[in-house]
Amino acid sequence: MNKLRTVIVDDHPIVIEGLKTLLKNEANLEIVGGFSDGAGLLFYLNTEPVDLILLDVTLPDINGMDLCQMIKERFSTITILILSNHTERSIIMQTIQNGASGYLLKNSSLDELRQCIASAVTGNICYSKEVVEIISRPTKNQLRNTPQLTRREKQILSLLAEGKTSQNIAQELFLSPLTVDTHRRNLIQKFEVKNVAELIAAAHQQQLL
Amino acid sequence: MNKLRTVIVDDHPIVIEGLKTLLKNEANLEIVGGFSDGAGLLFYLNTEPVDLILLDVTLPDINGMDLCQMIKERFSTITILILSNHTERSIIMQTIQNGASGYLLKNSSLDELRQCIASAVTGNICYSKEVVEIISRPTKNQLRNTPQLTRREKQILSLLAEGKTSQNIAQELFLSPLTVDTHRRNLIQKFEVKNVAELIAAAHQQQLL
DNA sequence: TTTCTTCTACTGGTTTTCAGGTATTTTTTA
DNA sequence: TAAAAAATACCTGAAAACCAGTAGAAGAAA
Repeated sequence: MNKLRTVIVDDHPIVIEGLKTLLKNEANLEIVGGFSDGAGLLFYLNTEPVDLILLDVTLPDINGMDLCQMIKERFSTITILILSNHTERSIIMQTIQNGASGYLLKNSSLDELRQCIASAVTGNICYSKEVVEIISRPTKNQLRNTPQLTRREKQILSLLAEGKTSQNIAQELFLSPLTVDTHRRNLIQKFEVKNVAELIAAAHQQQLL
Repeated sequence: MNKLRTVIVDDHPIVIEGLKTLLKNEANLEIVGGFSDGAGLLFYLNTEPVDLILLDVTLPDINGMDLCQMIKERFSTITILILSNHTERSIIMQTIQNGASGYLLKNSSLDELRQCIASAVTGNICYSKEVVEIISRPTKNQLRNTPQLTRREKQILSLLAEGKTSQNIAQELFLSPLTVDTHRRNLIQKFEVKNVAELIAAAHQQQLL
């Protein structure tokens, strides 16, 4: 197997240099480029073949998550590993959903990086230890009292999320609109929110929708 | 290292038996139990030590995702692998967020199962090939025209998600309430939804919140 | 410089929600 | 089986959202 043609994208040139040095002696990969913004990378990809991209989330011109998606759309064979300092779960999840094959924090060991690269190029998704912890750790949202909903309430909640009015829902469920209204108000109370808009947002955060 | 004390939870007894047979000859694990519902499992866990759970999502008495979370809360050292037929990304993600160390489809090969078990017990998160594809594949949501929002619209969208009224928002942004109203209506039009409730749901699905 | 987009603001009317209750019936569950 | 929880239904009035338009000003892009 040929060496993996690898490019590094990071807004800090120092990080690029550091990674280059660290990975210089790897037998199975070759650093063919380093870029400090998304535009430079995209321009390069149009002419040169690349196997692996080590990508930072924070870039001056484009969001790394969006960039990830763009690359995957146009060059679906390229493996992307995110190398970032962001420890928010939502960001990690989003990069994965956008096609990244893994996520490492910048303080990961070279060993972890090696392992993740190896795993990623064979089609797996790989996280560094710390990232696994972040993913598995229950969110504050989940820790804080998730209201206990009754069956009817859940039902009405999801219908509300579909943009239905109390009257719509009442018709659908063969209820009085006034009843639906009561349920709606109970939901708003239980979630301690001000209106249905916030209710939907809260429900979504607690993965009830 | 001792053998991994493993239990299987699935609402189909046949699946339990099948897995038992398949894993019977594994050197590094021992099937110590099989349950067809959550209650049985929880009862067992209270008295017997367990290292690994192969867990189905569909159970008669409790949702596998919730069960996963419960187990992790009480017995944080137990490794949970989800073995399911559900191919929806949201379900996969949610099990992972609830502490599962991996997700396999039931038609995965024994080899994949072995690999995932090995990987999971060392603290990684592991998906079977097909699952990796599901996760990486862009959702229809993302494929279908995600409306292009202006800066103001994004701003107002997120304030709406906080349950704020047009007047609140107007005050906060030093605008006329009527202006905010216009933006709100444009948002509703752009997303092709009926009201703010559905707007928030749609925005959430497209990860704009 | 002209065109396009975005942001701003308005009118006027209709529908729906929200907040404060109360109260009966059905279903669970202890 | 009794008590608790859930589901049902109603009232009133104020507040907010929603609908369907129009239109000027600022900024960016062509």
